Amino acid sequence: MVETRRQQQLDEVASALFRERGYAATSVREIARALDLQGASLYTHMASKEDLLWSIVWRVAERFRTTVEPLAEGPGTPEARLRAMIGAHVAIVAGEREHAAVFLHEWRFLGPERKAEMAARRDAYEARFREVIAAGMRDGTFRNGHAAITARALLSSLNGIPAWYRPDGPLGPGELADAYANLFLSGLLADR
Amino acid sequence: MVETRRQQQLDEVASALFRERGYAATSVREIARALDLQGASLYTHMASKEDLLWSIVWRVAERFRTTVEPLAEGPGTPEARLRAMIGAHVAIVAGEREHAAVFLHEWRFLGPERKAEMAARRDAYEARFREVIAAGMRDGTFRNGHAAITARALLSSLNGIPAWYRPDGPLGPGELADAYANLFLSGLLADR
DNA sequence: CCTATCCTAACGATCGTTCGTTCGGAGGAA
DNA sequence: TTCCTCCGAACGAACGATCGTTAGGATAGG
Repeated sequence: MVETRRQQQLDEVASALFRERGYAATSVREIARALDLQGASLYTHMASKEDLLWSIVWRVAERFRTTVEPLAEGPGTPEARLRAMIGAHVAIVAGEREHAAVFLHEWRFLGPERKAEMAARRDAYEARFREVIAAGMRDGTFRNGHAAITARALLSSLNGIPAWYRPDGPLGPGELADAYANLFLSGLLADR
Repeated sequence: MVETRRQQQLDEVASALFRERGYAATSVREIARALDLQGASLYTHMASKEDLLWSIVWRVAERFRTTVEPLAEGPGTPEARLRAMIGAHVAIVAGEREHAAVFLHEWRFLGPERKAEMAARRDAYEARFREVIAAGMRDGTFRNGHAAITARALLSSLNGIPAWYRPDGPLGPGELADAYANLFLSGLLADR
């Protein structure tokens, strides 16, 4: 299943529109007009509007799964692994803001089966973070606390990045990841 | 402008539907059916679908503005003020999950003027957090860092709460707020 | 009787999608 | 080279469904 040039353009344009107007509020004809096409012509390149959303969501989901999840079971201390996971996660949400934002907010408009699949994946992804955090609490590296809440707090935080990050701003993705890792690991309070 | 019983029911039912399906994907007739009414009958109680969204969004926005923002300029150290703001913010997002979720995610479907108004409000709200954080960095309480990013990280974190928090779970809003405050202030790492 | 509430019917617009067709270029046969 | 065929890409028109909303009439409680 090769991806033609037109299909790439379609994914790109659709991502931009889905992100800024939302999937449900974006019509097929709007997407077509952004490509200087008629609405009906899109169906040469896609099977349905939902399939178009799916192709975007799926690709980002795969990226998270293949680049972030393995780090949870890699070598190193829980602290090092968590830092690595934060770095990889930030690289995606900051590096592909558009697609990531669609993945994060529009997957709930998928049909029931696909939606359930993504929900399960999200739970599994969250569990990876929770496990590393729990491991750190167990071995004394991390302060004891609620690993589940901490994981959700961290991920919510990171997933907010596409909403405001600008690649031409003062911070690159690497520095951004460090800022988040330091914040969550060391906290805001200065040493006494 | 008194609010009749029916209008309260309407707000309630619409909030639930807007939250779970999204504003754009929820039809007037669906809202009506949840109230055992015909679609057209809703227009006895509301002026338009957007006005219905607006009434929900506006109420929550006012709640944030009147209960959280004043704490930024209250007495006490930056640390104490930030803790108070987190507590008040969590009280809303955990105590009124449904309305808060609509406020947080659906305001972008408002018309241009109202949308711009809410965007400005959100920026002002965020600025309150940023100011308190910056004050703490200035007086040495907080580690030096990016106050803007920290504020956004904190707020993204707190605003994720409606997505998973269950009022019948093990944690009350107060304990939840403490967990978040401790996490952001002290960090995950145990003292050495 | 009045007023609030809800109804049925219908409006024009727009939705996602299908249809039959046209156009232009690629590729093989002569 | 010339002809013929085929195919992907795009078109305009139209489908049935649904959208938000309006109009006008029925019903019922004070």
